[in-house]
Amino acid sequence: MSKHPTTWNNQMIKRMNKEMVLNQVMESAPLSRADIVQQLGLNKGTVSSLVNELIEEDLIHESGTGESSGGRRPVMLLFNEHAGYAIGIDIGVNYILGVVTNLAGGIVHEKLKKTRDLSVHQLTSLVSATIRYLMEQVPPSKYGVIGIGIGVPGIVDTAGKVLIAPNLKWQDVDLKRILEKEFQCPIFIENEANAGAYGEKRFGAGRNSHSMIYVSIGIGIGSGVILNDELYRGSNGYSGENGHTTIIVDGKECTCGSRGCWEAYSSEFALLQSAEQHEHLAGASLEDLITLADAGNPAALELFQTLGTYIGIGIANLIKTYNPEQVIIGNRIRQAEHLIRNPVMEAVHSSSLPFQRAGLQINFSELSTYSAAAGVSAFAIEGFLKFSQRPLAGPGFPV
Amino acid sequence: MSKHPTTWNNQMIKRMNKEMVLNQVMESAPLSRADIVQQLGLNKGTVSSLVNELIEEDLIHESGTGESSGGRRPVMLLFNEHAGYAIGIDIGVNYILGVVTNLAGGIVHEKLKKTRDLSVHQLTSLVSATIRYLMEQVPPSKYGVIGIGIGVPGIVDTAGKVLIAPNLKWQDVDLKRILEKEFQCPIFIENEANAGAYGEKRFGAGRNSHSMIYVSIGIGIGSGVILNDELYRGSNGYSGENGHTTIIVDGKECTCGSRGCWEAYSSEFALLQSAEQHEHLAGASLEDLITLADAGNPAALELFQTLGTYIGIGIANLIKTYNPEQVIIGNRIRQAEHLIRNPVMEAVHSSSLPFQRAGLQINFSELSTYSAAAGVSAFAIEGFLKFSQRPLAGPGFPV
DNA sequence: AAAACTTTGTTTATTAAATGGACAAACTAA
DNA sequence: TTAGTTTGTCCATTTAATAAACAAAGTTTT
Repeated sequence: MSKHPTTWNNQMIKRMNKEMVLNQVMESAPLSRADIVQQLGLNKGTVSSLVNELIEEDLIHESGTGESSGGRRPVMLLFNEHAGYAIGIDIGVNYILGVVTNLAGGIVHEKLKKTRDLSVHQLTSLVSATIRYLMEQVPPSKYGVIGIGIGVPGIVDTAGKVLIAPNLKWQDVDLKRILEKEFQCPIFIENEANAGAYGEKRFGAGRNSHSMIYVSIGIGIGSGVILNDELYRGSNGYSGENGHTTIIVDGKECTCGSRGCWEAYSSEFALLQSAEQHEHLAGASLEDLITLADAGNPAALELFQTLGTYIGIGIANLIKTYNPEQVIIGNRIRQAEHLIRNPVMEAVHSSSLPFQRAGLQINFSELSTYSAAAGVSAFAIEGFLKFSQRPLAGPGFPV
Repeated sequence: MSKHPTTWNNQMIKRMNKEMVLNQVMESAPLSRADIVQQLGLNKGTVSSLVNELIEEDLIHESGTGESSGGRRPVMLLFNEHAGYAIGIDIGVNYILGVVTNLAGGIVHEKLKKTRDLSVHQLTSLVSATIRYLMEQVPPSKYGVIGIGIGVPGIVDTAGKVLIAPNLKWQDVDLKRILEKEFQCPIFIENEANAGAYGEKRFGAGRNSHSMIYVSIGIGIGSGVILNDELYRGSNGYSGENGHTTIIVDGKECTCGSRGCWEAYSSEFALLQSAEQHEHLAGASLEDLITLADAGNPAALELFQTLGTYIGIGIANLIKTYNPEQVIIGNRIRQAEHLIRNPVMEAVHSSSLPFQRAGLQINFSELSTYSAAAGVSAFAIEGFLKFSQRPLAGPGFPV
């Protein structure tokens, strides 16, 4: 554990430039060495040598020649997304979703298991079992499983410890340590909303945004924040406690003990609570209510209208706070997109000024149920590909 | 205007390392070359040569020997804060405050001028005149005036254009271009809350925080956000529109046209509006109300109690959103610190959970009326000292 | 007081990496 | 067929960090 800040030397330069070349290939493939020279402004010789090293490491490969633009035909380069695989696990309140992805985030295997009221021990055992199962499904490759990411519906500290996960009834569970004992590869633990945000940013609706808020609306509300292309976690990892900001002083009681929280009006829980007020809607699930509303039930339609309005008010607050390029609505509520889209948009419009929403996009999640699993997988991939964090010439790792 | 991203080479390394050495001297002076080696982890020879270059550039200087720790006595280094000077201008709603600061942010001259209902032309002329006056007061130095920063109570885009400043009745004023015509040094235009945030971060109560929210409460509310030691401006520079987040759906009407905004309950304007309800308080200014409350007037005391509570509720919302290390309350309301401190704290406590405010500090501005002026001055200084942005060996500029 | 050790700082040879230019290869256009 | 163009590699040059030797100026031990 060095206490020095990072200083700069030739090795650092090379790592950085190599990383930039690799990113360029991942983003713009197929492209030639000459294209990279033009796009990055690096010297021809430098690009040539870095590309050849990356080819040696099997991270990119040549794939025939491209079209001539009046001279020698270029050799096109592709990212080798099969050089290794990552495992992503999304621990939900009543399910575990596991995926195997290639280095481009493409899902090559998945495993869904419903759960119900499990103890910490039972649930972590099930997570382990899921990982073991998925490991067997991973195709043979140069680097094998390069990392495992876990998404948890709770607060996670920087050491990978789950401080509190109310809906799982977890407290102080050192998930990272538990899994590192069993599996010999890097483990990444993240909050579910942060994971979803990162998944959408890398592979989903947020691909083109530099700043984006992912609002995860399920039983509760959490949010993941991407600023300057990076996940912002807050000083203690507690950013995204947005669901508990006050939108009505002295308003409705919230599960957190406070009053008037956004979540108390805009979550699935809030919806079901309102449904209880109508005798013929009492006991209905989110899915039931969607079916009813689709069939034209006026009370159900009204519930979604109200829900959408409150969601929109909260989103307007987020916009005025972060001024993001994009807001993405995800998690379970996504199923009701067609019912809430309009009220959300209307509420955002009526509670913000034109300049405050200039250039803003509001979208629903593209990866649907895979946002979080794909997101944690992306963390593992990034940890592997980020040269600056990878051991220099460690066993099985490219230099 | 290069379209390439920044790649890395030896020149870049040197700039970065030199900048780190300079920062170390600024933060920890007096210190020796050996101390820098220890703190940064750079090689002795590297530090020696970089330090000597910085001495040649007059940015640091030697100052005798320090205490021996069992061997040769070290040569102590100091930052030469008199190598150049910056000018900072805070354009308020009814004043212009100008300061001359040295490179360490120390104020060496100031000029305050009250204004009243001026046209764009009159006000910009007055700003120019203030700058010309301050330029004459700048002591002789190697680099002279290295930049001018201007703080404006409105929205500023990245090109230095004031898009809208409601209280000045400004719209689309290209302040940067206007001033660049007259003054031949770098000009920095910033929003007033952003400037205040940066001022407190560099020289005031926020010196030790990596993430901090500066809440500027005057006639309205604006906020400046520091994340990872840097100012976060949002995708269009509109972050900090926080004053207009909804805290009571369908609540009191706000000047922005919307309803229930935080600002409608927590600003100086809100306070004066409430005072109008009491016949013997009507027409009182903020200063009058403070005097009355200090004299024990129960109605005035109650007004501040209510104001503080609403301020605290809004701050709790900020905390749950950004999870900062610190919140600093600044601008005119600072005068009422002794009256609102307790209600603010109580409201923050009662509307947040212990873990959400873990490690959080809430303070009032330390630089009082100078926050914004010192902040914009700091922008100018940083622009000068940041080697990566300075022209390589430009006229009068160190390499 | 002399010798041995320590800390500070400079100088020099070495090494790593980007750069610029020469060159070869492969193609187009005239 | 010839001249020009684009792509990619190779090599000499340059820059900057590093390691190690060295010098300077102190302290501690004998």
